[in-house]
Amino acid sequence: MVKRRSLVSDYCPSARALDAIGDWWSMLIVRDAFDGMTRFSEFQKSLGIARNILSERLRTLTARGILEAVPAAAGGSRQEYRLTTKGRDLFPVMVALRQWGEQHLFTPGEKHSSLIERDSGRKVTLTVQTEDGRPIGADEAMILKVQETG
Amino acid sequence: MVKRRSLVSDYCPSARALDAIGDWWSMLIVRDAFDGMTRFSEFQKSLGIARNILSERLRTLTARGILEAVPAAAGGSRQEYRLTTKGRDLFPVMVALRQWGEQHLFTPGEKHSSLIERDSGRKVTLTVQTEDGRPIGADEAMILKVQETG
DNA sequence: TAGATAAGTTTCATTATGAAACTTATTGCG
DNA sequence: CGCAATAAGTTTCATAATGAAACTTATCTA
Repeated sequence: MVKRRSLVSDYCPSARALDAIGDWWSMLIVRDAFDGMTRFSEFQKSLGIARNILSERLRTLTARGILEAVPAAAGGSRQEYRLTTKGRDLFPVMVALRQWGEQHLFTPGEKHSSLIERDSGRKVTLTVQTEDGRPIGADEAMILKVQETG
Repeated sequence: MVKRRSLVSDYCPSARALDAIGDWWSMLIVRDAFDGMTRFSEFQKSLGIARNILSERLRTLTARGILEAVPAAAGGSRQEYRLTTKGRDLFPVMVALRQWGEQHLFTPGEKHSSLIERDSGRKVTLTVQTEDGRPIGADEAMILKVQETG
């Protein structure tokens, strides 16, 4: 397959993000981590992923600072995998994926999990807006530019 | 490899979303589509993707209703690939990925592209909030539940 | 009309993936 | 404690996905 091209040097933040996350499985691992899972076997059972692949993905996610491995018990060799701050900052990505999935991938009336605020029970949504807080129609009003970090 | 497990029947909208998008390349194709690209060769040059893979991905994205193929010229056989409404609804996902990338994958001062509102030039951001519009700390306040469509 | 692009498809070598078996650590529990 | 059951990986091997390049047609363009 000749080593997949890396996009770490791409000027586009989305491309780098996709590259950093790595793949399909990794994002599902992150989802489960948001769901409170920390152990190898939990991820394995939840995802049905092959052990060798899970092992490799956990290693990569850890190397990239999205997860961190902490010893499960003092002195023990078993690990718990926890989201780092960088990993937790993927939350909006998860919410965005979820929202799109709810909109387009379920038939009316079909059951699905929901994301709610713990205290109020209110549904969590996600809004694209300008810096000054004005919600913005995703479609029309944007363009992309290359520029200095701003 | 024994057919990758499909998640179309998963109760979790994020899992279905990841499954529907398919992979890394597909999301980059969608990104380029947001950037105005429509032609096979444009995607190919922009992404450096192998032609056979691009061909397959465009077919899949089209089959899943994220892109639609429209004849480039009346009577001609060349296609233009355009985002459908379903595809354009992936915008928040793109913005979320971009925002995370900007936050965590660039060194200070490093150049990157930015997403701005066309009219005002203001940066576009993305907020996680409850239905009533109250911004919410991504980390603390959420849980997941399975329930009837609501 | 000829040459140059565009848009794919085919072929073939290589890599990634998945399943299952195999290893060591850890944990429970009597 | 001691032994069976789990947990957490690693190894091996067959198979599927990927990438590069060559090969086809269709479509532009000068």
